[in-house]
Amino acid sequence: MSPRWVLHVDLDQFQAAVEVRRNPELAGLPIIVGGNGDPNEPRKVVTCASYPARAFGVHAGMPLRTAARKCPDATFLPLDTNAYDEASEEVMGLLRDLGHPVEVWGWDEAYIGADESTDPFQLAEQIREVVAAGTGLSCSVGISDNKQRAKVATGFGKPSGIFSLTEDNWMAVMGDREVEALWGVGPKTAKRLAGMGVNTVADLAATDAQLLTSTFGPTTGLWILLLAKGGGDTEVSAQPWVPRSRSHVITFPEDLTDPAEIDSAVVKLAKTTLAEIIDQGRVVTRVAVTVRTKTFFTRTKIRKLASAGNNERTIVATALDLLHQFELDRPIRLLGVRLELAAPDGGY
DNA sequence: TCTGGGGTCCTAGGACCC
DNA sequence: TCTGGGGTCCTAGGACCC
Repeated sequence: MSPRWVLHVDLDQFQAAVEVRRNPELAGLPIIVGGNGDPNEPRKVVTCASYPARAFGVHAGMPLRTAARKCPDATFLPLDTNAYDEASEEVMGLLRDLGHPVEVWGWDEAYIGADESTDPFQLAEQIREVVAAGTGLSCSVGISDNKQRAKVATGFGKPSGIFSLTEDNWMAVMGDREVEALWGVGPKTAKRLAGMGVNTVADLAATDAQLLTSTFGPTTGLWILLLAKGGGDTEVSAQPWVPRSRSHVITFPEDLTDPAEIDSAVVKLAKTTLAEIIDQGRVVTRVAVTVRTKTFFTRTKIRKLASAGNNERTIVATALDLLHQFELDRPIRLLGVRLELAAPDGGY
């Protein structure tokens, strides 16, 4: 069932805001959350920068050392995933209490469905008030009738605002913007489209469906056309998300060259990941191992288990076997293990 | 001051079977 | 002997997102 209204709620500068909440003298200051909180640590990046830090050009994904150069006076803080989990749960609980279906999308985002009897602006105001009063956190809300359009709307509402994007104003607001403004169209697709003479959202919306499907495949071609026209997923599901996989990767502070160390790192990743999914009552179907060398060359090998299961020896042996399929003759920067999981009883 | 970590979904192509 | 398709399963890799 598709609700009449889809609202997208996005917490502003989430991790930084959680840090400010428990340390109010940081309010209004540049804060950079990431890694262990040591700005000189190599191979660690910014997870969240407060708006004052963003004014210095700092953004998520930037190496901490670069951020430290751009904004030396910032307060650098380590990631505290437990604190963010808790804060997120508080917010999602308050949203659910509003009585509409809530679909959680990660730590700091959620979609809310509402029927035609709801005034979406009133609901958006209410969301912002309830979250602020109950948690001290600020959020932005996008209003539309599908997820992708609501998500784009939120971007125009940030920070701490509300924006509505519907059939009525979609082309007026979005038509002249680059295709990358669409949620789901990234740099690669934008480049391929540019090669076809398609640069703006309006261009894409007017492109022949056949041309798009022959270039991008039947699903993707039609999907990006729908996005350009302002369409998207209309379902909002309150069912808890069931993960399809679980993974861990490590970028080593210094590249690994010793085969014994490389093996033991993979064993450790496999054991940790397996313990977590067993805890959640899940069962492994496939094991994947990722290797990234010093030169950033990255490859993954994956294998289906003869039968789904959680036997540690089998899974560790499979991971090691996959690892040994690589030519491990170069310094290793990153190793990763991903476990793909069987659908739980009753399906997803 | 090179380039984190955790995910999802789609497509291409080979192997194999009928 | 050669050849045609269709369908399914599997792995590799690409793309995108937070």
